[in-house]
Amino acid sequence: MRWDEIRDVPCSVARALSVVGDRWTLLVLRDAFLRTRRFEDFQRQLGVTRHLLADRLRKLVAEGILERVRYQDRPARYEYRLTDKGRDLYPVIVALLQWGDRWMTDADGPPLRLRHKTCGHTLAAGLTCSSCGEAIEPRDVTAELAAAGSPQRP
Amino acid sequence: MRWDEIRDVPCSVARALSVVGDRWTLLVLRDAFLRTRRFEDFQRQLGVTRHLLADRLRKLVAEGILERVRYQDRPARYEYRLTDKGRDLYPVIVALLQWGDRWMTDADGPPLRLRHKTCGHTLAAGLTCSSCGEAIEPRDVTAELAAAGSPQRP
DNA sequence: ACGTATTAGTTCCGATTCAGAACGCAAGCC
DNA sequence: GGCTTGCGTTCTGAATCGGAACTAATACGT
Repeated sequence: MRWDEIRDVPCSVARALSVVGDRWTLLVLRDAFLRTRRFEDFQRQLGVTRHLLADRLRKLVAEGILERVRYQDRPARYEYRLTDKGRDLYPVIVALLQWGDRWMTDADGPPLRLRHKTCGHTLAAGLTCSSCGEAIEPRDVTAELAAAGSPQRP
Repeated sequence: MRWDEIRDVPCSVARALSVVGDRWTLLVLRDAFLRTRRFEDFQRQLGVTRHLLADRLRKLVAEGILERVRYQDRPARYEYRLTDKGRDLYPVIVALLQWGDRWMTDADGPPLRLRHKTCGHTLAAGLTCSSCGEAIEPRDVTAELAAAGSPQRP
């Protein structure tokens, strides 16, 4: 199966990954959440080749995750801002951040802390069920088909 | 920057992606969370080439995310099971699933629902602050360096 | 007028990775 | 013996990537 076919797999995870499952794309979004907006800044901070960065930004704009906004004329210059669809990826980034903090840090510990302004604490995000408020464990979850039809997976 | 250097970037997101930021790896893990354990089953369900699947499973085992367990002798056969480190990736998969459900579904709606056994409701996971219990929004979070040293990012 | 800087890309080429299909091997079953 | 199951490996052409140089529009300094 080629990667451009993955989008048509009836699975929300696969479809999400068809857009953000690229090596660099999630790093671009990480920087976007840290308020990076401009081509040069993305390029410097990420160390990605300009070629690939241009391509990924184009695709993210085409998907409606970033929008290209003109911020000056003469010469025309554009910056890239998260859309609502893009901002909704925050839980993905935070989940990766916390997993990396826990399992991939070297002796120095996590290099950056997120602080929750609302309560002032260092952020430790948990996955909770919005119905009952309890923490979610894999073993407490069952998967079921929402509708009849061709075999489908999550 | 080559991808094998990304691991040394002082950023938990980058380090996490150095392990799971591959096109197929997160799909392998999705199936692992759905109790898939064997090579043939992964291959059939994912549609990935056997070559690549063997490579990804090897890497996930090397990273301690899956473990290779002998389940029969003569001939020796092994299956792949999530370790604690692997199970800890559940929030990443769930975050991708929910984003895909919301933004990438076609007319049929999400193909699969997760049910929270504990409360019986269809699972809608939220990102909550484990200190104050409130839902976390990007704008309520600030990033700060945990320690002095070379320039670091989340 | 001329050279330098800024910002946002594009072009080119050799190296790496990937998809698809075939092949290997160990054992069980008929 | 020949077919099947399970788990990989090997091979080849195609696609993608990394690194560096190049283009373009405009401002700015002298």
